[in-house]
Amino acid sequence: MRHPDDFVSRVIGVVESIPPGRVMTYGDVAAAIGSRGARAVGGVLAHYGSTLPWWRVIRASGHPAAGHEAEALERLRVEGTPLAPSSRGARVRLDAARYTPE
DNA sequence: ACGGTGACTAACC
DNA sequence: CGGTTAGCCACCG
Repeated sequence: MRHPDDFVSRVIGVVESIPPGRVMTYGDVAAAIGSRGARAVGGVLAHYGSTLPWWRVIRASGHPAAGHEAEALERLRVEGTPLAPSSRGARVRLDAARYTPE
């Protein structure tokens, strides 16, 4: 069990708020909860990701989570996320799909 | 308390 | 565009 406003719970809350077809970078999620720990956000997703829309959290480069590119791109494509061709298959058009929680 | 560890990032080359 | 490097941060043993 965890306290409602600890790091993990905050990250989970933000990730759950990302609408289909939109994305946030690890850094965006961290910033949204007043942190700069992009890596720490990755750590939370690595552990609790299975219960969350983890594919909507991508790297600042527009590429999906390291080690999960294939499945993430598939899911992103299904929900109509703006993608652009890239050397490594495809990457998200951050300028069009980036989401900022209010 | 401390050091190692990552689903990270910006800056350089 | 690809490889390297130094920061960054929460978590765990």
